[in-house]
Amino acid sequence: MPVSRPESLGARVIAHVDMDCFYVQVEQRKQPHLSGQPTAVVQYNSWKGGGLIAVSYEARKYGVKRSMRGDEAKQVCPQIQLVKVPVSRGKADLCIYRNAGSEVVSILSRKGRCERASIDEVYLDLTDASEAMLAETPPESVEIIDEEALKSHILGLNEDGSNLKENVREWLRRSEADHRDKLLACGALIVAELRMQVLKETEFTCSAGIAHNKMLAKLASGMNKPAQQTVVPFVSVKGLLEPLPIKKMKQLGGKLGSSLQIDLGVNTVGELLQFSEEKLQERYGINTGTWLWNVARGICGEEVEGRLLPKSHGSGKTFPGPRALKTIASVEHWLNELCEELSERLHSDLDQNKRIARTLTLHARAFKFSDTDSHKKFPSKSCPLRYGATKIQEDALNLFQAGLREYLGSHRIKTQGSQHNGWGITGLSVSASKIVAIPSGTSSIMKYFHGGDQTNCSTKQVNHTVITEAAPLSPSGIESYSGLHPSEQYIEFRAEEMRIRYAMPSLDQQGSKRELCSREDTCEAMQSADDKDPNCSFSNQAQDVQEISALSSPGTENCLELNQNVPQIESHGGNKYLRHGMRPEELKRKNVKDKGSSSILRFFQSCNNSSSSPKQVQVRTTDENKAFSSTSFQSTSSYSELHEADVRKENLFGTSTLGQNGSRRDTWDYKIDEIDPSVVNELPPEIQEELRYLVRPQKRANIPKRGSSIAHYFLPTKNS
DNA sequence: ACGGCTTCTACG
DNA sequence: TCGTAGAAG
Repeated sequence: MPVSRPESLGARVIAHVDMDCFYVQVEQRKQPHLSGQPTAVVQYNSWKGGGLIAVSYEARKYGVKRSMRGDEAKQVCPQIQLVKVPVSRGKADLCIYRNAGSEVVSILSRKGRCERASIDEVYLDLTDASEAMLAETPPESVEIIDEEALKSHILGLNEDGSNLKENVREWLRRSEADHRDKLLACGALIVAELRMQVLKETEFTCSAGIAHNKMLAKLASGMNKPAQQTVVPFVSVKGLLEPLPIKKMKQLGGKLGSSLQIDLGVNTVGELLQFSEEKLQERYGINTGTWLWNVARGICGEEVEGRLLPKSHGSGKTFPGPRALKTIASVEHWLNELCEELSERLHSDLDQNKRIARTLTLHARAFKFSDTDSHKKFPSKSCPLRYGATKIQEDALNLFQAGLREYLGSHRIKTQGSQHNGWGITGLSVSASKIVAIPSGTSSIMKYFHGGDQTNCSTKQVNHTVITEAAPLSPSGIESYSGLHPSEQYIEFRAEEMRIRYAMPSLDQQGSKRELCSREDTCEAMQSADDKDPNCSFSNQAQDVQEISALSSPGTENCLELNQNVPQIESHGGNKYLRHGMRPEELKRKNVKDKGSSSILRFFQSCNNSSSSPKQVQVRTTDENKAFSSTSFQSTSSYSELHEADVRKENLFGTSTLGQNGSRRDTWDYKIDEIDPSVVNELPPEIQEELRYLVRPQKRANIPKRGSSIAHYFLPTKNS
């Protein structure tokens, strides 16, 4: 549930940018003849024309609504153009929309901290940019105000509906305005410019709200659509909220909002004002209560997070009613499809953003009749994520079976022959979370601290590289996906080779091939898999998953204890991990569990890759920006250049034979002994774990805790 | 027995 | 920590 955050001291300028019927625009750009036509994007055309997920404004005039069926839409608007969502592996594939969203983010993130709130929504903190504009070129000093800015809606202005543009111009340039209004005026100009830029570079229109906090900005962005912007001056807040139906507020559109209506008789935000904070806390708990009290007053201290990339990736599908999956074989089939998609996206993320996900989670929905507790939820299960489609598939199936046993519970279901006995899977999804950035070449960063080339330091450039989103540069974005399979096979291949070459006991091949459970297509098979076979006795503990699926042999567990007392500090974006509670003790525990078998290979492979695709634009999140700016670290090198330098000059393995693209495969002979242990300590825990099999056990000095400077993370590193 | 699919946040 | 629920688009 929502939770309140303290408001910051000075007035902020926050914008919320919302793409107009985004999926439709994406399709219209792809097929220009659709532009200006009543259009809707529909998914699963098979049944009743499929379900609408986006509707153009032309079509809305005819009463076409989202949540209509394609057939219904045709009835109310016979000329409507219905465009199908791409399907791959038998399910909707949203990647073209995700990629289009990235294009937009890469533009919007140019003027300030930027948070990607959804596939088509972004929050911006324009406080600094607005303050700067006010100091340098305040609107009152500017003769010609941009046309797009003049089309702004200023809440509280023009209430008689007359003299619009002149009033707006006057409001924006008002010299007697208070500081807050002037800031918002600057924000409006900046947003207008950004929106024009988005239109110019992507052909997409968007709407925006400009206000002093996220809640109000979000509210405003939806007030004048499409392709318009709305400003919420401080003095208009009360008047805006008072008559506003409670359900219009973000977070109050569901049960909480209903409870306010039903239990408290509150129908508008204004009516919420009567309730004391204590009263609300009493009813809804301390956090939600305070949050509600603040909502009523338009107070929201939530920060713009500064995150351009998603925190997780998921792939799922529902199998409604009669289509429910009734056999393990069919579940396995669909899990394989879902995992393939997930794996592709993970590899894409790794390639483009140098991030790895560490947790795999399986969700399922199931029904079960002929039972008292048939409404029981199918439990979700998670385990450490191992890269590679087949590994993910394998792990996902194991998670599913663990969940299924728990779901079916103690009660023994009688099985008749090969007939299933009354259960069905109505939804499956797999997701990858706990995504962390791979350190971008610790030692090359070191170089910058130790007399890096100062001529390279240019703020302009930093903004450009650091904030630039990894936009899929081709509009379709598909190519980058399709290119992934070879790379994946390559990695798998290398993984096998490593096992052989170093004969690592923990990476025994047999383990991966072991059949975990019967894959028979019957419920019996699932039953028998239940308690008998120790290999299949899954609990919800991650370790158990590991024991079965992570290729470990008994002796290897001890190795993991080696770094028990070693605080794990991440060099890259370290402040983020600390802030989010990844304290050393916890990391230590995690390390014991997180031992993927191939992430290290992937990591090094990705180092190589970074120099191989010059078109790639890298992303750096604001967390990382903070880290760098806190030590006034500046560089003209792009992220990938840093990488490249690292690989070329200071190759972790000392072979340094990395040539141009083609010769790369031949340079994979690591000289294990030359791995600098202190560098190892700065890798993500998961990768560290794998390195420990290769590197001699090494005592390591404690790295200072969170020092004032990020330099602390780098300085202890030996610059071999 | 469904709108389908994703992502995020808060809570215990 | 993990697993669940709610919310949104």
